Amino acid sequence: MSLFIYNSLSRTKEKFETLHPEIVSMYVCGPTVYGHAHLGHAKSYVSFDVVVRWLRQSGYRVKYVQNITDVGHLTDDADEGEDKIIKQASLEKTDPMEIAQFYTRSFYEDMDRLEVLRANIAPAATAHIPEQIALIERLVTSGHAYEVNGNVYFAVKSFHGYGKLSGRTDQNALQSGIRAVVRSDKRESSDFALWKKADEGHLMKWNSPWGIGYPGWHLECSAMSMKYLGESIDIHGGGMENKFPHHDCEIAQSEAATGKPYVRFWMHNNMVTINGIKMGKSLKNSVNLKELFGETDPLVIRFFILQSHYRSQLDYSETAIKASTTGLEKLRETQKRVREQKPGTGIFDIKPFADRFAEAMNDDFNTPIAVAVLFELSKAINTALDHPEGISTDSRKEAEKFLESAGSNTLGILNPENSNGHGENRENLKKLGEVMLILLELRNEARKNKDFALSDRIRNRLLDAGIEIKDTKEGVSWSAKSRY
RNA sequence: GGCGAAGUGGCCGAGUGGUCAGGCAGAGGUCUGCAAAACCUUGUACAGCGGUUCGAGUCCGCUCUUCGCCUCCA
Repeated sequence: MSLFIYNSLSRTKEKFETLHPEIVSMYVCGPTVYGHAHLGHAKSYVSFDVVVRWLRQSGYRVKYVQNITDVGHLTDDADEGEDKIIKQASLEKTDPMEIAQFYTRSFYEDMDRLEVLRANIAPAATAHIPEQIALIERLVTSGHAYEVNGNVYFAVKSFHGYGKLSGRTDQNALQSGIRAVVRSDKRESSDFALWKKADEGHLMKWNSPWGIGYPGWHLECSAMSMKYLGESIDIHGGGMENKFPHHDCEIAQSEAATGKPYVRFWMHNNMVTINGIKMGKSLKNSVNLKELFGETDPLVIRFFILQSHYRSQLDYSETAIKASTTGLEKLRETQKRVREQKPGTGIFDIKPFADRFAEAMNDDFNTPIAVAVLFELSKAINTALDHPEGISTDSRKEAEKFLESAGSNTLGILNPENSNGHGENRENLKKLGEVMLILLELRNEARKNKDFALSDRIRNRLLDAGIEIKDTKEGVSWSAKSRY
């Protein structure tokens, strides 16, 4: 079964083939660290996390690079504008480096809770100034870039095919869309900055052949991607809003410098909307992850994200999150039942489900269908377990293995160690188990004596404490619900 | 204005021509001391109007609406 990936460049699904056998070089645009991560970040990085996980499950060795942007992106692309990190630093009355470090840590905290695996390399833009300068020099030497008054610009006209990713190939048409004419040293207004001269008071600046300044905002990705993955890479991912100008500029500056195709597969994930409107920091409607985690299990968020396709918009609402909470709970219950069930004799064939799951993932990472397969499996397993024959130990192991592989390893929504866990340490869980045995024993005695007032009281008090009791045919089972 | 997406049942959300997505919510039922869970049953959905076709959410055209990008943005 081959993997097909939708390539934004060709706008079709293409059979995925790597540059080098069995190795995937993958670069994903990372966050600009000047604020806490929001749901949009979650969608992006969860989506690409699943891509990486599935590629690895498929046998590839994935070298995954995701940058941390800790400098440079201006609040606008004209010659005016402020560096967002510096702006935040002055707001918080501290220096830019502290801002960058603080929000980098915050970002990883949130991603860890979402079970997003760390990239192999997470290069920071400020740690790669020499590489960026070297790339600019290459472009100046080859005539693709020019220096004016300490600024260096990329000459868009010198690169045939500028705008091929976004479809914005007609630069004249582009001009008409520009709202204000900006005074600039650029030869053409579509030229973009590779290096900017720093003003006196500018806090983040470096020495360069063109004087003291700082890198332009498209440059770091090209420089770092080339450094760690080579001049041509297999996959470059990012948010759709970055297609233009960011990714088109990356293509231009990279391909002009190397003469080689920069990226084989461009992958773009879609936006999170809230009431149909894009969620964004500048729009002040973003849902902060740390706040969200206060009331919602992070894995529910992950599950919610994976219930839609990465190329579709995802509309956030409390009712949608609630539906996901219930849905994920159902899958967790099934996993728990499979683990704890008593051996039966029935044969349960997992293969059709595993095949359909793989088929969905191989079709451009269609996680909504993959999730649907898990739900169908859940129903089939529950039906089989409800049947007097039950499921044989061998079949049970197969099912458990598949749930582990699909639900935990690939999608990362089911907890591999225990479905009650949610991160508590094992020692406490063990003690809790012992306490529960005592309580359940007392409750059973009460039930035997038809003292239902007492047995219900135990059940209700436990529920208040976040522990749910179920009286099944096989006895009493309990589970610690998500405390949300 | 230019470039690009999209409109699916109460809600979320798949589906590139011919049985069925799936989840949540709702209704009825089985089981249970009662719950919960699980299972069973239950929904004339595809923005509108034309067209192609034996057959169209699925292809084509037009109309309406929404959203993204063209300024930092996952």
